[in-house]
Amino acid sequence: MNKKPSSKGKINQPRLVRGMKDILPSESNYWEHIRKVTERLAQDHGFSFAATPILEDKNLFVRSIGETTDIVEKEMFSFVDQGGDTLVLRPENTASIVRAYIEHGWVNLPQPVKVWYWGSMFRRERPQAGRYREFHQFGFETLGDGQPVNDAQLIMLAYNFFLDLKLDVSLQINSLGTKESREKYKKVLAEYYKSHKRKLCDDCKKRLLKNPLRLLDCKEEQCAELAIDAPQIIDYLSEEDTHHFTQVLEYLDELELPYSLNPRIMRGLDYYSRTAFEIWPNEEPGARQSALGGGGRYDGLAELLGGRPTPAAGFAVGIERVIALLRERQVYIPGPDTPDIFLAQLGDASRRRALKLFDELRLAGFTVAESFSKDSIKQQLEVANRLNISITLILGQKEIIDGTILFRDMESGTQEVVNYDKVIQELSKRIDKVRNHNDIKITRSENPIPREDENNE
RNA sequence: GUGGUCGUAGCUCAAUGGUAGAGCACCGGGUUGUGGUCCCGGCGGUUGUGGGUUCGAGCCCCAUCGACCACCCCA
Repeated sequence: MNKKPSSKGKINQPRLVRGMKDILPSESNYWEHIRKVTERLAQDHGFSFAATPILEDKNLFVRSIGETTDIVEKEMFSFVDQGGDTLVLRPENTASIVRAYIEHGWVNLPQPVKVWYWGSMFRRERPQAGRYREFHQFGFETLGDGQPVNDAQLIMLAYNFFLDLKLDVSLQINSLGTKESREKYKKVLAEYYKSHKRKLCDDCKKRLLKNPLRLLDCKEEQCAELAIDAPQIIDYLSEEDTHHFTQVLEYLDELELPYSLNPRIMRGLDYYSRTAFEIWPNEEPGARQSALGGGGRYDGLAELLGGRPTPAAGFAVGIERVIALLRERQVYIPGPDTPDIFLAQLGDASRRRALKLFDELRLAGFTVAESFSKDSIKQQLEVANRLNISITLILGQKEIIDGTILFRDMESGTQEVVNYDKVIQELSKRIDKVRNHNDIKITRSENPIPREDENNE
């Protein structure tokens, strides 16, 4: 073989780490739009922004999410740092928010404390489309108040988020009761399945021992049939839990917000109690079904983390999954505004002047595009054309000497000589400055998306 | 973590085991100060990586990495 390692070529070119993804400028309109919609919703509903560190003590999640959950058992990026601390890249944000609540004495603020967050989460799973090892979530949490109206407000907020994005989604809701009633239910469920053990698939036989709740959403035909007649958690709720759940549903009815009662919504994190919900895309039958967001009530979490009893509820939404759905459904997403004008320059003297003029125009309130590094007028007009700009200002040697500047109408191609000192005045005449600054208009759709709710199981 | 499909230019894709190509995009030119169409040119790949078989491998075999799909679970 005459292949020899060459000094040329991309040897050991650094590449993206498995499961990681670059967010490219070409998709920035999605990210910026979703962020704006979220900020607007937060403001409208009285939620303040909070950010917690990406790095946390491993113990925070072991105690909150639960030692035997998949997330904690095998999906956390975990390492011991130089100081000997066991740290993890956060797999979710709720536990951190509750930690912050306890640590900073938010109990002394007017209750409930309502915060929202936005950031990277990490789970070391096998990557797939819509499932990355680093992914982004935003979430809303209402802490310090156990009233069902909080649950309903959060659900309304989550639902409105998708309405604002023109995404047709379905709300799946369930009540998990308290830890005690859930334990009772688990036993009854396990009994039921034990009596049908022979019909279960191999996976389910394992689930029977480890986590009977998971038996309910097995997709094997035999198991799915068994699930239909399985006892439902609703029947094992305490009177208070039932009452709470009923009230939440009443609020949703009042809002005319469609939901499906889904006894299979269990959530993968141990800290949930009472209300649990997920948001699914409404797909044609057979299409893949992965949650866009989910949440619920977690009244016991603060105590697990050493705080005093603090009822709380919240939800999180997966941004990559939302973007994937927006793409798939080809939902129109507004891009950045077209700049008001393009500023073209020719020659060194005018280039110097142009940079200064750019700044003056910006201060006068115009958005200006340029291509300062290009020399030829031809190339600059090409850029202006590509940007779909209607007026180009041309400043060349001749104009510098004459104290003028050219106004070029890009549509007609006609040009006009304007006194340099009157640039801003002339521009104001031509450009309607009563622009609405690209504000997101939150429009509630008149008719909620019709759908048949209640699954008939 | 288990099983499956697939890796060729920035993107979309070609190339009966016999010299790696096209379109798009990007950069430049079509006489020195004028865009959208058109014409011409340029940049860009040791075919994901490493081995093996062969006179000869993008193509066949093995390994490895990665993406995707189905599980598992979830955002």
